[in-house]
Amino acid sequence: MAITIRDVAEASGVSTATVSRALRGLPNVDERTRARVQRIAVELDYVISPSASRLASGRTGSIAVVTPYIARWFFSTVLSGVEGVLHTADMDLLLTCIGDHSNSRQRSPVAPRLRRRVDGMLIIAVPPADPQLQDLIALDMPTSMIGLTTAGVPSVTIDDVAAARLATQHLINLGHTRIGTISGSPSQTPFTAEFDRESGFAQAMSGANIQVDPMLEAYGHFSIEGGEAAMTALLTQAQPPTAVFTLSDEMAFGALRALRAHDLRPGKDVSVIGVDGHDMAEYLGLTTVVQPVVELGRIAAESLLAQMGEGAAQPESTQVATHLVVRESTGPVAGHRSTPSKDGR
Amino acid sequence: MAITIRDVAEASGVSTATVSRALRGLPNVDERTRARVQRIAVELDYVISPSASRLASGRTGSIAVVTPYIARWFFSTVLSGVEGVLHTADMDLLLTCIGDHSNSRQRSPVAPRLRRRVDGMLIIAVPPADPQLQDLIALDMPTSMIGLTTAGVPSVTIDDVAAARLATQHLINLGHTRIGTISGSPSQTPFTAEFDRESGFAQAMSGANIQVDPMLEAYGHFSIEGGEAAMTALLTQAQPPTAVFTLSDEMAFGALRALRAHDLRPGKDVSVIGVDGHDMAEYLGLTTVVQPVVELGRIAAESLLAQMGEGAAQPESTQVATHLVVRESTGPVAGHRSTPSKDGR
DNA sequence: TGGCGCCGAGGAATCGGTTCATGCAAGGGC
DNA sequence: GCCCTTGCATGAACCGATTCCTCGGCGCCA
Repeated sequence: MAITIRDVAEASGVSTATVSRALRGLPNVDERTRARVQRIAVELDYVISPSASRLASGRTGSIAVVTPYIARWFFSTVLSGVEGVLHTADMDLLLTCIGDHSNSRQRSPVAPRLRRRVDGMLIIAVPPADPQLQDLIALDMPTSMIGLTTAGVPSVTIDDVAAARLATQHLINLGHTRIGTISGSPSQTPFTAEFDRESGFAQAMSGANIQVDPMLEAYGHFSIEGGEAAMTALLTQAQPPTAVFTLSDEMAFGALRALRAHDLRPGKDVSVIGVDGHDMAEYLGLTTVVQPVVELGRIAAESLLAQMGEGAAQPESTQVATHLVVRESTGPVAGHRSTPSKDGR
Repeated sequence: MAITIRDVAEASGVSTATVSRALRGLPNVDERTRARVQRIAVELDYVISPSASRLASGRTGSIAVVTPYIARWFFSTVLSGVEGVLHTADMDLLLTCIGDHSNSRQRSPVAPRLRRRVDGMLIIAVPPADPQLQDLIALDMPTSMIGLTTAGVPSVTIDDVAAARLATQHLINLGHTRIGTISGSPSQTPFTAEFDRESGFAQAMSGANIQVDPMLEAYGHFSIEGGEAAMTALLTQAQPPTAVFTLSDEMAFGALRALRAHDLRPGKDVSVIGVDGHDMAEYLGLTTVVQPVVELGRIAAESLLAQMGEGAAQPESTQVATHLVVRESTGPVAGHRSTPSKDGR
């Protein structure tokens, strides 16, 4: 019923082989023939059958995006960057959400669903400990990871150590010495970023010869509520911190709320700095180290396409620059003259 | 190189036809035979070739999700609901972002990309005026729309009129009479919701015999910044409103910020109510009419699957209930005794 | 003028399933 | 005892492209 390549071939008086070559811009077709075939294809409203094309060629023209969350800011933002590139490259984007451990409903594992179905894979910040990750890697297809590094797989990330150092240094430059942290959780390490950001903090502190007080470490589980609880815990210390480095913006949001609840002014009484560059950070006046999230997705997608291309460019990992954006949530410690010149990377 | 159905057939001593039926759970296969085939398929690590299967059967097993935005709260949240259902149904989810008018870069139109490629379509809140929408509908495949209604196409929405009435009535019940609005924009009507929410507001107002003051109407373009500017404009009126109905939560966020900038207390000096149930609404203490966004996506996906199923269930449009969540951003007008009993649907 | 190489094009095998028409055997009704 | 139904299974014709191999013809060089 639908128009096939044979119809086009007959209508233009050539073979299907020629139609195929003509429409895909392959060589060995006379330009006049090509023009005629193209015109007739349009006239007949011919649309190639992807299934047939895929079966014959062995290429699917699709990329799978595997992500633990869809509706969270970081993930959806990365996704939009990815989509832009794949759309332009005329690739299908297959979205699959990897069932996260905390998810009660049993989701079928994603790796088997992807076999023979896509040409490549983009993996967004799956926790390295996720058992499904190994299965995905074992599929052994062109892959690029975002916000997650694994030996042998090209990835696109920020330098989390440097970002944390940058954030911490900002607080130090403002004269703070009692600096607290709000990190994820003491037991599990969900994301690669967590470990790196903690060590960046430690580096900056020891670089400034400031002792890290273990009492000033709280856990926010990367959520707003967690951040709020963590900040509340810090504030009820005997000697509360004058500044807090929060490992993510969302936890920082919670921290700001806790400050408000205690009638403390962010940036005046207590400084708070995050990492991420969340959309709402500007709205809430949060100082943060911004990572270019859309760019992360874009670069990863482009790197994946390059990896799949002819030359088979050697897969490379990329680190993207971050930058500090100072807003109202950080300020000099009482009685300190700020030295902003030391900020920046 | 890869294992094909023929390998499985030979290994189990049956024909490929039987293997096909056995593995897909079709009838006319002896249960013992089925078990043997299944076991051998697993042993050989056989994975069906989707391309071949699609070509032969004419079904693609994929659904396209068409959305104007990916990284925005409403859209990514709907998407997560959709993904859950499609994942469970073992359907591929093809994500395509429709180039929005404001987008400078030329995106290839999505309709042609979808032909012969998917079995159905989910369209999320594309502005009804978008020229691409007609092309999509013209594809004439099973479709379900979310947050958008078009004659002849089943859709899942909230009752925007009722939601707006509910919000407005809440303000009225609190004793407010000088009630302002922050809506999208005067010229274009981007989403179906906008028109409906405006008319719900008007209904509630006239139902309470309150004159709508055209001076108290401002435009926020559905963005935080727009909401902030709109509220600022309202506050600088000779007679500013005591309460403001904002057509979306994001604009309400901006409105709250404007209040803070003017040293006015939300819920005390000026009440603000939104519609959406945005994630951050709780954080910001915004009273709002909550729509179950994940549910919207889930229902639409299920309705689409039902539509594609055997019985060819007559496509139906669904309206999902909303509910009012009262937080700090609304309160009684000065000197009024609130009558909360009149709230609720 | 003969030979070589290249360009444009066609024939046909192939990709890996699905499904329809057909067939065989066993069981059940009369 | 015969015929008909029912259940299980097979063979083979598709589905609609891609691509390898082959081939004729033309231009160019020796």
